[in-house]
Amino acid sequence: MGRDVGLPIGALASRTGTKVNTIRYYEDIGLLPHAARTASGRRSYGPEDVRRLAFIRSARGLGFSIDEIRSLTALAAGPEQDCAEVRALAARHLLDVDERLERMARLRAELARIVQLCEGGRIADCRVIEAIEATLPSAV
Amino acid sequence: MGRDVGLPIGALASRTGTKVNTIRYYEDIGLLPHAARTASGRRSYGPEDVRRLAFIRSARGLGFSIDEIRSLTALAAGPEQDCAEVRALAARHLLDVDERLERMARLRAELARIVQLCEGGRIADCRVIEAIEATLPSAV
DNA sequence: CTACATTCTCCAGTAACTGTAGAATCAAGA
DNA sequence: TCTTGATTCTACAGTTACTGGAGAATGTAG
Repeated sequence: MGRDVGLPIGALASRTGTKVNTIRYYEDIGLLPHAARTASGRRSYGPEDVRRLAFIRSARGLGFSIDEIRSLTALAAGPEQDCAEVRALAARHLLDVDERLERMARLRAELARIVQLCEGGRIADCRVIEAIEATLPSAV
Repeated sequence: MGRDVGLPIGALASRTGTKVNTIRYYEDIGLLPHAARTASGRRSYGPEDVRRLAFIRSARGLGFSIDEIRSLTALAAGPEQDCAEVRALAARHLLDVDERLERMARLRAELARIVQLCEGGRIADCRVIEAIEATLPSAV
């Protein structure tokens, strides 16, 4: 009867900046696998769970939906997959990420410009929305 | 009685990739100002509304919450604001955006690597989660 | 003047959490 | 050992940010 060396749910939560309830929710919807349980029925997690959850939280924070994350994590499902399929999926995500990167970079540039402007004491043209719009990709 | 030259809600919706109901929702919660109305009570929009909504949708897609967007668009509220306050707000958002940019860039690198790997016909080490985790900022 | 599309308000449903209630378990100190 | 506060458990209700539908009014093309 080796003692349980896994992390309890609270430790996983604090390590990944996730709420305890959110972790249980992810397990419910199958985004995380069923956690191992201790003798008394408490969830117990290992380093792999920390990695997976950290990835999920990061991707969520970047605006990916649960379904998109399911499809992203499917890329890591192992060597038994069809290579062409995985490649197509990854390539599609790559295009998407590139677009987000561009928009994020434009937002960054505009914020930096505002900080600069306000530094100089002037504020008259802190027109963040117009400035960002002016650089939008497909002239929305 | 000049005729109404504004866009109806459906046109604003298609121009910004937003659902009609979502536009009305944004008005309800005060994220968009009350729209002008035609004689018969229909909403009518101008170019400024297109810009503002395009910005909101872009920011939402990048993972910013409605409250964060309220605070971002506040930067565009005009010259009657306190300069130091605006600067501080913009600087805070800038740090946040930089962090997101970093994470986005790492995700991009990993996706590119997978596409490369799969290109060569091998797939054994398409370990997207582990690879991304390995480059996470604060060793979560 | 039809007939079909668009808009209106109101309200119910969904996605992704977030919080709470009540009971069980754990871990540290007296 | 006993107790006392912190964690965990399940279950369910509430929140945020939409999304969709019903039924009525209005717009527009033929």
